[in-house]
Parts: sequence; C-alpha cells; structure tokens
Amino acid sequence: MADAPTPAGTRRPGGRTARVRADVHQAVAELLRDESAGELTLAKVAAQSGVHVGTLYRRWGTLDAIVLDALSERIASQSPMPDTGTLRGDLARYAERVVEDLSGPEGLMFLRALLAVRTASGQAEPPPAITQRFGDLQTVLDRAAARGEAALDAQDVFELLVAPLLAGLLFDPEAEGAAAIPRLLDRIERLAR
Amino acid sequence: MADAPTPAGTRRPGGRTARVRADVHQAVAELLRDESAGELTLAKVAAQSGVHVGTLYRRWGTLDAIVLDALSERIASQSPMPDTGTLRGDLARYAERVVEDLSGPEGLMFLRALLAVRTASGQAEPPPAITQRFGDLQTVLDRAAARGEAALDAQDVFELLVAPLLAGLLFDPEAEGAAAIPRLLDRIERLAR
DNA sequence: TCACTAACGCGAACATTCTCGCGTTACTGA
DNA sequence: TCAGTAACGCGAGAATGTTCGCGTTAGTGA
Repeated sequence: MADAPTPAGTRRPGGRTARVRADVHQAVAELLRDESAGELTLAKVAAQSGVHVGTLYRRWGTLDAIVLDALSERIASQSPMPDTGTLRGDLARYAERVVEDLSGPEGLMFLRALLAVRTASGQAEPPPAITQRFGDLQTVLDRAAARGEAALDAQDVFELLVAPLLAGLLFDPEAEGAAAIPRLLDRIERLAR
Repeated sequence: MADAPTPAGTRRPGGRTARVRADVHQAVAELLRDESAGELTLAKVAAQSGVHVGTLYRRWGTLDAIVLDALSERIASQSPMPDTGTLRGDLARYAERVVEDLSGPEGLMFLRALLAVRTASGQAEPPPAITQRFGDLQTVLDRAAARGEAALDAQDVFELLVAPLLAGLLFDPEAEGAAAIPRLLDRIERLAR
C-alpha cells in the first residue's frame, strides 16, 4: 500500500502511459488555476483529465503523490540556468526562481505534498526537481569559477540564500520574500572575502 | 467550512472543553508513539481519546488541524529558554531543540499539518509554538546583550542558524542535522565581528 | 507484421469519512 | 444556588473515497 506502485518507473513508459501522465499533470495545473486550492480531489483530477480513477490509484496511490509528481515536473521544466554574466546576477535570478516556485498556493501545495508523501512512505529522497535545482546551482558556481570569480561552495549558497528564503515562507508571516535577496547576497559576498 | 470553527477560541474554555482538548492531545501523542505514523485517523483519535467524532469535526474540522494543535502545544510546552552562561552555548542548545522538534516522524508530521492547514484555510499566521520560539530566541539574545556579549539581531540568527537546519531537513536527504550546528555558529561569530 | 502482455477503462462492491438533528451534560454569570 | 445555553454524546444517513475483477487497448520486442 505504501510501496510506490511504480509512480514513474513503469515498464512501458511509451506512448499511452506518457500521455496519461501528461494529461493528469495538465489537469492538476488547470484545477489549481481555478482558485479554490485545497479543494483538489482525486475524483476531480480524474474527471478533468479523462483518466479513470482506478488508474490514478494504481499508478500513484494517493492524491499527494499525484500533486507532487505534477508540480515537481512543472518546476523542473521551468529550470532557470540563468546566465547574466556575473555571479551575483545569476544567484539573484536563481533565488527569485526559488521564491516563485515555493511561494503562493502552488508552492505551498508542492511542499505540502512533498511532506505528505515523505511521512506516508518514509522515503527521504527528494523529487527530481529539487536535485535538478541543486545541479543548476552547481553549474552557476562552476561557470563563475571558470570566469575567475570567487569560488563558492554550493552548500554555503544553499544555507545562506535558499534556506533563509524557504524558512521565511514557512515560518514568518511577514517575510520579505524576494525583497530579501539583495541583503542575502551582500552577506554572501562579505563572507566570501 | 474553512473558517476555523473556533479551534481554540471557544466561548467556554472552562473545565470540560479544556479536558476534551487535553484528552485529544494525549491521544494524538499516544497514537504517534505506537509506530505506524501516517496511519493516523480521525476515527482512531476519537476512539483513543474517548471524544466523539462529531465533536472533533465541530471543533477542529480536519485531522491536520488536530495534529497541528496537539504537536504545537507539545512543542510549546517543552520550551527551552536555555541559560548556559554564554551566548554560543545558549544558541547551540536552542538549535538542538529546533532539530529535535522538526526532525523525525513527529517533526515532519508537524510541518505537514502546518502546511496542510495553511493551504486549506489560506491563513498565513504560524501557530503559537513558533511565535513563542521566536520570543525565546529574542530572550537569549537580550540576555547576551545584557552580559555585554555581541548584540545579534534575531532575524540574522534565524536566517543563519534555524533556516539552514530546517532547509536541510526538508530538501537534503543527507543533511547533517544537529552536527551542522557548530559550523553554523562559527559562521555567525565570524559575521558578528 | 504479429504475438505477448503492460497498462488502462469500466462499473459495481466495499470501506471510510463526513454531516446533521436531537437529547444530554455541565460551564458561566447573575 | 439557579437559569441559560455552550459544548458534547449519540447514531443514523449521505457523501466520498478505495478496491477489485474482468474485458479492452495499444506499447514492445521478435
């Protein structure tokens, strides 16, 4: 029941299977757009996508798993990989993207689904979207290093830039959001010396 | 339906109401202790606590709201307010408490419930437990300032100490957890100069 | 092209969750 | 002490969520 009914790793990932997945993803996006978040239902996803309810249970098991899959891919597809020419510019763009992804109803929904799936199945590994974003960050840093700019550790940037933004969204009702980015970047530069 | 059926602010907070709340909280704690997290059910809470299902729906509305209420108070009751004599010692103790609270099945459950309630009701304000912890932090910093130690901003400590720990728990499967605390404190001290 | 079978559609049975009205209990203020 | 009524207990009914077997469709490799 909690053993992952091959949420993504099917033995026939070909045409129809992929089409069903895409339809479901699109349905989730549409339903989340039509206001009334939190009112998302497995039955609604089935109706909107034209995919049968039984199929949703077989492949994903829970609504949270569906939402996580859908939003995760949505995030991954908009991957930034910014190239503004300077490290500070790249990091600022990167951080803006993080705030965009995680704030608002969709972002909270994503985090909610992530935690729900994790507490239910016990698996700890994050969805591909997150590991991909880590990779993006590393790419930005490598590029800066190649240009001769200060070589930063990805872990440090994660702790000093991403973490404060995320924690603010979760715990601080009056968090500055993206407005905090310049201040955080100043701090990073100060530490880099 | 999403308008908070007075989860805590009843017009008669007296004997019975308070007793029901305490019974429910205890039931949640007991059920979470008996392994099988994620298998928590409103019906089980009702059975374990002896409180009728209808009452749970009337007062809390959802299981997530119950869990949030229960774990939130549990966290608040263990409030640290450490006094080790030094700022660094206090902050280390404080950070350890944060990791304890947020890691493990119960911590994830708490975060999960927090996000679920927020996405469902749209309210942004954090539960009392969190604002209280903020207050605790401020107390620690004030005490250090009174001793003549470096005066730090609570916001800075939140961003440099709490945020990295939280973000690690959420996104990084191989996060160091409490082991990262000394390193984070070193960074804070370096910035304080 | 063709056989094999993974994956899906379908619908009905089953299970669980949620709601509601009414009677009872026991806080609360006078 | 004594109304007045908030909050709870109760149980049944409605709504919703979940599972299951069987037939059909359509990837996949030979």
